[in-house]
Formats: sequence, structure tokens, C-alpha cells
Amino acid sequence: MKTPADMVLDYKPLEKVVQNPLPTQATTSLGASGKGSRASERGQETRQLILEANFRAIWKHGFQGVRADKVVQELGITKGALYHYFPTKQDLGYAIVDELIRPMYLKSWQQLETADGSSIERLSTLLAYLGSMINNENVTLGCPLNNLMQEMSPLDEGFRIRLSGILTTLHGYSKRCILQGQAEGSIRSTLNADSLAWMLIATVEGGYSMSKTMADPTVFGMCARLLLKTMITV
Amino acid sequence: MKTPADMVLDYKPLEKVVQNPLPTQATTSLGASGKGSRASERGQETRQLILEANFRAIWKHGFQGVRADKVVQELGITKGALYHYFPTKQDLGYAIVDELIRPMYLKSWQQLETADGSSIERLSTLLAYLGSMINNENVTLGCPLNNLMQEMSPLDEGFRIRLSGILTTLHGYSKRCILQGQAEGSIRSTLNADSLAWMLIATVEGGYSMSKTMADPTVFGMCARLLLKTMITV
DNA sequence: CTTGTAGCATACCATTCGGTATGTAGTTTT
DNA sequence: AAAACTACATACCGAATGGTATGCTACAAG
Repeated sequence: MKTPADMVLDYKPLEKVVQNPLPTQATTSLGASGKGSRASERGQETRQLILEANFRAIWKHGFQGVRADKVVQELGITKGALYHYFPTKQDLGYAIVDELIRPMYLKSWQQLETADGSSIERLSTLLAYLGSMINNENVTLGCPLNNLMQEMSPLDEGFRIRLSGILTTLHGYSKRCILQGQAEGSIRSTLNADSLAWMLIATVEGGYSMSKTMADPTVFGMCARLLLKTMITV
Repeated sequence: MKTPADMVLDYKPLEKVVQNPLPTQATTSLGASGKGSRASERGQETRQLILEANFRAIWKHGFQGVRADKVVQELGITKGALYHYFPTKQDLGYAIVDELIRPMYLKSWQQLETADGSSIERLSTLLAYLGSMINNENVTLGCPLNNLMQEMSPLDEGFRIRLSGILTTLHGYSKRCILQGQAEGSIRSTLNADSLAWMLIATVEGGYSMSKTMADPTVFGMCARLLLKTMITV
């Protein structure tokens, strides 16, 4: 019989969150953009292409390593379009965090509260899903959130605030899921829920980090499986 | 009475590993440098200054973000000296990993094998020591090793190999310490030692990462204390 | 004492980076 | 239909980046 800990590596991805990580278009600061007009539709499409291409570039090269004009050039777009939508590179970076990275992570971690099953099952499903995101091609790219945290937190307070906001939200989802699990009796209640929630996120991000540098997707799975095992009531 | 888990935050740093992280000068590629000569002594001193100043700069700005000539300028050294010792920026980066970062981490983690006390005490001491490295001034700088892993692993295989080598060594220390603890009966023997060793490193690095972005040194302590608690025999 | 060489300093250089200024075709508003 | 505005394209620009070329001094070896 399978324990929840065993489930971790059995999981098969059901959704393509990463491929289409945008729930709804965030409202831009354009005050009077026509709502259904052709031009603004095409414009938003271009804007979106710029965002997504630069997201992938940042994933690999880091924010400082990205040359935004070269990135858009490969889309057949020129600097004109780039600086039309994003006056500075910083604006582009903030938009990528707000409109791509944040929704992406909230969507997957929110399932700790909203999905079916027991707390420990939801945790197991999340960890399995996160593990399934890693493959041999992208393993050395690591976790986009973690990458950006490492690079930008000491350099730009705007980035740090945005990223810590995401972490705080993930921590909230995790903590409430853990508390529920402790009430259900599936999670050891001697473990402080607040600390355990931080440790969950830390182990996930750390596991990604290990897999990334070891160029070995299995390291994440080992961490995730063991983390789950240590949480479960003995 | 204090449990090992409580010890984590009680620790007071005994050694200044970071301030003087260099055990012995690594042999350079200089074939025929006089052993005790004045000139080469001064030369090695300059080389060392360049290494350490750039280490600190990389810690904050990342490897790509560092302008090595500006860094040495603040030491009153010019580009001539810099490029005399390090033909390219990459050479400088590799030297910093090999001669500063690697010895620094090996020295602290090796105590998992060499220090006195039970396995769980040595683990507790290490985690406490690592936690004591974080203060309000440097919290947003994070862990130099983790920073470099995140930034450089996907970009430069030379960096990745060096950094994964460090991780492998830390994993070895950890695993043997854990196995010994399981033999002693202080660490839960139902936990796979290999996986647990990875999880230890992942949680440490992840904890640093969380503290860094949250700009809150206590997060690391929460993760470390709880990690220890989940390992101990119940 | 000459010759070589380590240990720098100074000046120069091509490329790149992030950004600006300007033009213009199409679209929307009035 | 005129005016205004959006959505780009093109060309240009100053500063920074990473590096090179050269020269000069002190010391060490032969």
C-alpha cells in the first residue's frame, strides 16, 4: 500500500501551469485604453510576448544578464516596441514578477487550501507537481522565483518587496494547510505550524537549488519525499 | 533542560572562519616563484586582496554584476595588477571559488565528522554556527555559495562543476554524520541517510534564501530548529 | 654588473548596454 | 475628415565593460 510519501514521485502532471501561467491580464496603468479595440488587442499581445520571452531569458541568464533588446529581436520585435511598453529595464522586471511569476506560484500553492483530499495529500500532490516540473533539459535552470530572490533581493528593494510578498502568501497557504492537517491528526502536532511552513518552502527552494547545481532532478524528489515523511504522524 | 534542538539558537561563534577563511595559500600556476622572496610575498598579498575584495563584491552584486576593476580601485590597485594575476574575469571567479569559498565551507561542515560530541550535537552546533553568521546587516546578502550556484550553474559549466563538487563534499560529511547518529540511536533510522543529507543541505540553503528575501534572520533559525527536531528519535 | 623578470601603473580600445530622439503608418476620437 | 493618439521601426548616443598594449621600477639570478 502506498503512503502519501510514496505518492510524491508517482504524480503525473495534470495541468500545464507553466506553459500558460497567466490567469487574467493584470490591469495596466494605461488610463484610457479602448476595451475591445483592435489596436490595443494587438498591443497587449505584443506586450505579452515581450514579457514571456524575457521571463524565459531571465530564468536562464538572470535579470542582470538579460539584454532585453536582443531577447525581443528574436521575436522580430525591435527596441521601439520594448521601450514603448517598458520605459526601463526595471519596469520590465517588476512586470514579469507581478504578472507572470506571482500568479504562477500562487496558482499552484493555493491548491494547498482549495484542492480536495486531506492536508497531507494536498501537500504530497503539490510537492509531486513541483517535482514534475523538473526535467533533464531545465534542471540546471532551477526555480525562477528562487533565482530572482537570490539575485535581486540585495540589489533592488522593489524586487525584494515583491518577492517577499509572494513568499508570505505561500507561507500563509502552507501554514493553514498544516494547521488543518494537525487538527485532522495527519501532521505531527508537536511541530510548530509557522516554522514548519517556512521549512516547507525552504526545503522546496533548497531542493530545487541542489538539483540545479548537481544537474540531477532526483535530488529534489529525495528532499520532498523525506520532508513529507518527517511531517507525518508516526 | 535543553534539548539539542534548543541549542541551535544558543550558539555563540567561537571562530572567525569568514573573516579569515583561507587555511593555506593554494599553489598558483607560477612555476618558478621564489619561495621566501620579498617581491613574491608582496605579490601574493596583492593577489589575496584582489580575491577577497571581489569575493565580497560578488556576494552582494553577483558574478555578472561585479566590475572587477572598480572593486580593486577601492583598494588603491589598478587594472594592471588585476589582469596581471587574473587574465580574465572567469579566471578570477574560478579562483574565488577554489581558494576562498570551497575552503570556507569545507572547514565548517567538516566539523560534522571531526568535532566532539554526539552526531546530533555536532549537527546542532553546525546549524547554530551557520545561523550565527546571519545578522541584520548581511541578511539580505544570503549565502555566498547558494548565490553563486543560482547565478552561475546554468551559465558556466566550470562554475557548476566546482560548486557541485563542494556540495558533494558537504553531502559526504553530512551523510556519514547521520549514519553515525543512526548507529548511536540519536537520529531516526527510518530516514534514509543519503536523502536526509541532501535535505539537510537543501533546508540550510533554502533557509538562508528565505531569510535573505524576507530580510529576517529568524526564519533561518526556525527552519534549522525544526529540521533538527524532525531528525531526532522520538 | 648585466640581464631577466615579477609587479605593477597608465593609456588606449572595440563592443555592448541601457536608453533616447525621431519618424510614421494605422487607428481611434471628435 | 481633421486631430490625436497608439504602436511600433530606425537611427543615434554616452557611459560602462572587459580587455590589451606598453612602459617602468625594483629585485633576483647568473
